[in-house]
Amino acid sequence: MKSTDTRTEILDTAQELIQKLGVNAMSYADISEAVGIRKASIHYHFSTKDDLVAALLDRYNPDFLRLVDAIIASPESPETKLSRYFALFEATLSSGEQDKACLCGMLGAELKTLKHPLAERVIQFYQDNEARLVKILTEGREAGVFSFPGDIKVMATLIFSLLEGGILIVRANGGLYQFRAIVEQLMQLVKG
Amino acid sequence: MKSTDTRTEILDTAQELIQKLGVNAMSYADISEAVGIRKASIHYHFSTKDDLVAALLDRYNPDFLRLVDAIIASPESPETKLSRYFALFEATLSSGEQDKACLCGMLGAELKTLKHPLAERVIQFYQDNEARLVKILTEGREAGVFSFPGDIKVMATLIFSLLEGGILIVRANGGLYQFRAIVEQLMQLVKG
DNA sequence: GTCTATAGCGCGATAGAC
DNA sequence: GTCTATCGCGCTATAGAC
Repeated sequence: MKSTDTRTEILDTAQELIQKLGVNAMSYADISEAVGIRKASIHYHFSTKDDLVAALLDRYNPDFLRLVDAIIASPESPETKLSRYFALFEATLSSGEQDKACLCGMLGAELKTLKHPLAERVIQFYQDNEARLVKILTEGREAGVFSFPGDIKVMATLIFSLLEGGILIVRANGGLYQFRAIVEQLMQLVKG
Repeated sequence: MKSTDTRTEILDTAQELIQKLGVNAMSYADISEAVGIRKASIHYHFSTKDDLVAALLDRYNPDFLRLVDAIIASPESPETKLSRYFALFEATLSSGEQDKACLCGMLGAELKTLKHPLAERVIQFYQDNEARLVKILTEGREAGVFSFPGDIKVMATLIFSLLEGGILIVRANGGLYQFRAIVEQLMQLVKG
């Protein structure tokens, strides 16, 4: 068994730091210390910081969306699917030792400081998620298990904004416990 | 008529920059350029960056909460009060030329990079807002115009998280237009 | 109260030995 | 592929003239 390669360790560390502190507060020095490698060595794997963040998004976003697609493709009920979608965000928040936001949620807050190729990846992630939420909500409404007023697309945006945004906000107070409570409440609202 | 003093111009500029870019991306050089003053002169008014941000919060938070309290004390219906509360966030987003997040929403995302006296101000702002939302929600439920399942306190947290978090997220796509849509949807959900 | 000048540090990034 | 060494820049902050 080969141990995790350095490139992956750098990505993992960088991701955790961004989810905790944001891109602008994350530095090569931080990664260097955590991985046990010198700053210069990081540049061998990712020549610029933007390259590193791009690689991070090109790993994170497809991984996340693959999980979502697996949920959608499953034979579960719409309610269970939505619940499992919510659980992906809970898992993000509670993974590791400290509260971590979604990578793209954090980058969204800092969006105006990102160069275009990076910002576009974040924007695309939002759109991809909302499109998948529309699928789940449509299925649930047609099956009669979801009952909420208004447009499905708007509801998808509302749900996604609450999950992405809420995960950032609850870190200031109740953390995972509080997040679970609002997610449960959200489910009640969707069911009507 | 005395023109706005320098101290206030610095505060205004710094606030706008933080709402747009975040604390960690905002610099004395940015303020210097926008105000038309040299970096060193800013230090005369605010000796450290933390002092500046603290002064910002000590102005912003009471100002915002005063607006909220005026809404609560008004003779309007609970629905109108809640709608006017939502409008405070819409106003933040749409003020100025570019989308601006709530000052404390942005600082919440970057919370783990803030020193304690600053972080505590942000946390307190969240608690103060949620307490006021509880008042409005309680009044509306007792009057029979709000009808939502679950705990009022959790609902207050849900609403506040959606407003603070949503304002950060919608900037990546539909901006003010999208924010208005989800806020309107939220109102429908509260009314049941 | 604002200026010039500069200190001191941390950052991302590069060169070149091993 | 990782190292040492260093560059150049932007940052916060300070000293002292005006």
